[in-house]
Amino acid sequence: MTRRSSSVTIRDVARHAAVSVATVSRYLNQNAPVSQEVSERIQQVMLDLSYKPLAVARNLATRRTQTIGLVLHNMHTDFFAPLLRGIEAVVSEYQYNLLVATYKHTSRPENLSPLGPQNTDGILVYADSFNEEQLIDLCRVKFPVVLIHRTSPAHLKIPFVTVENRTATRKIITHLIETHGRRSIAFLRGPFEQEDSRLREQGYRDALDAHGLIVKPALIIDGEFDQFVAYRNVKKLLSGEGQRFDAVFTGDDEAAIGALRAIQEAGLRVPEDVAVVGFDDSRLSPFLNPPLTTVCAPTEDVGRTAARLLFNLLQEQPAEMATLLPTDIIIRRSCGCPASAAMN
Amino acid sequence: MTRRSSSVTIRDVARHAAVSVATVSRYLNQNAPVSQEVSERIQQVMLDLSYKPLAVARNLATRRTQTIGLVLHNMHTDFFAPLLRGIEAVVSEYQYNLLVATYKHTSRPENLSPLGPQNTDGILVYADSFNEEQLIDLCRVKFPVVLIHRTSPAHLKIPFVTVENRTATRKIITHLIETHGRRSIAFLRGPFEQEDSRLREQGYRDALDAHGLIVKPALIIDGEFDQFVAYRNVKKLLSGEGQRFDAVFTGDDEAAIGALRAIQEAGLRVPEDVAVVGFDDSRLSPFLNPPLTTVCAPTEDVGRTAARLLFNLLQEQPAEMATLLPTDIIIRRSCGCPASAAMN
DNA sequence: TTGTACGCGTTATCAC
DNA sequence: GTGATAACGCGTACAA
Repeated sequence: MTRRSSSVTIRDVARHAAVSVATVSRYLNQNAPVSQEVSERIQQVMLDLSYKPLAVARNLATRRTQTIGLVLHNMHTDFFAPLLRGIEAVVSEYQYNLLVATYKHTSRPENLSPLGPQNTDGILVYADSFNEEQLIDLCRVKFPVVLIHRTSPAHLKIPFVTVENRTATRKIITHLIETHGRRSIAFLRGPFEQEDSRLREQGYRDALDAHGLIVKPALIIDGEFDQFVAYRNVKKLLSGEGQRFDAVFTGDDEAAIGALRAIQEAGLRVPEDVAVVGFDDSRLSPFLNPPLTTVCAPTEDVGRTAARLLFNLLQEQPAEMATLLPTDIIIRRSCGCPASAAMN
Repeated sequence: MTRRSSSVTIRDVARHAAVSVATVSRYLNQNAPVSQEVSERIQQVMLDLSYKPLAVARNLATRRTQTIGLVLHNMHTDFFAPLLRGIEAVVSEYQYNLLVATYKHTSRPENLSPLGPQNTDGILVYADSFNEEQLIDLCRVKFPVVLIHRTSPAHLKIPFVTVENRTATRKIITHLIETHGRRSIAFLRGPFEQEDSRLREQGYRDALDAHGLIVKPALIIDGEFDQFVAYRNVKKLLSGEGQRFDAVFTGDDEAAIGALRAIQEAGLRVPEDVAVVGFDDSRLSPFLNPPLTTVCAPTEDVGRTAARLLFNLLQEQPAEMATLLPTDIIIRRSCGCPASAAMN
């Protein structure tokens, strides 16, 4: 390995400043006193040589990367934009780096995670990107992890931050029932692997139960948090026999796009014939036609909170185990309420 | 530095497999023949010890990080979502890591970039996140860079990928003039630092000139690619005297949101009284009211292309200097055309 | 096909 | 306050 790097190293700085490498290092890291005189000399030399410490070398020496990771299972939805924005804000505040990767666990072990102890000091794991086994592995080596939009497996005690799904869903369905007198409410289920989906389904069932309405399996169909899947399945439901419904809870706002279209293409009016409500309050929802009544999830705040928690972990400070961010119902037109002042 | 790490290293593997570190390394990197027998022994030991190579150590040894960076000047717009999606797709294809950071150059030098040779093998620089001086520095050390949504300073010869701005703008303005007979077209200028803004302004001027229309400075106002700025300034323009206009090109789709609102709140109809056209074809534009006629910019493709170029650079393969992705006009309602089949 | 020995740029320990 | 130097974990000439 004779190819000496052309870049200027701490040794060069030390030589030119007529001090030892150790002193330069101390000056750099401010972790031990260095005389005023020497400091100035070093600073000057660093400028002259335009010396830049090589991150990877310090990383090896310190065994820290100054980087945190974010694992997403995909980037297809608009959901991750505010999430990322929140995370990035905190990360840059801490002068850290942010590594972003998509990953979906599979049964095959050779499909190994791009993010982990090899290249980060800690990671943020979104929903079901990692399975329990992977989380166990990380816990075993005491690697800092914060879960986003999922709770921790009970025995692992991994801090997590997610939003209030069940109660909010119960409330918005209750609104449909009590305020608008809807009694046949369809539900577009999200991906079963995602906890959000399951909790929203529970909230849906809660509300129906509480009002003595029967949960009809035929009215629970797959929406997959996806515009096109929702479109197809709502269309199918509409063309079926005896599956009358006067409202639909779309699971999330993406699916609402497809549901609205299917309903309107069938010649039905929203909200008069069929009311529609979603979940997330995505950027699009106020612009849908009619504007979508939905549950506002504070996604950017979720990102910020999760990132802060992770930094607490990194600094071995206490970190809240469970963070459940509150969600609000945003009333617009699609539920049947009159056009409100609360546009956008 | 006596604190021996508890983690298992390549040396442990070598010892247990009764071979040298070099052989283990060769097995790992598949860059030199290793006998079948030894291979199997090593593989078994690695499994037993659940050995994971430390990325940072190989990085130091190879002087490569297996990471590319993306520098954004902010994450406030929805624009970066498809961009990121495109980039991420290519990055994961190459089994690389993606570091994302926001950064806005300032005059103060202490505000140093979070991304560069210290932590990446190459970077993607969006628009004006870096100034020319910073680009010069990177070129000097021959650091691989690809520019996104801006051209290279002439003397630097940095590959870039951006979209066709000027001609597309000229076309969409021409559509307003020729098809819809508009003759007083306002323009919401984007941030001056962004090349996209300036080129779109030129396209606007081109179209007016070509039709013998006078460019009225009073009709060129700031939109800043921002919904709220656009709203305020269009409102102001509408309340002014003698600044009649029958159309507005909003610079981008974000600004269109604000412009539409300002116009409609003033009691004017879009497109009958004032036609509105934008640029980007963001996720929102088909959902605006009326659906927005705009220029479709292939943002995800921009991301993919830029990433591929960067990987070409990394592999010292030839890379196209200039990539100008084509843009298409998407006709919807807001220009005055009848509702077309081309919804969404 | 395998092993030896050193280099990568930095931090951290210890002695002074 | 400062210097000398051993780690850090891995890659890779070179020799065998």
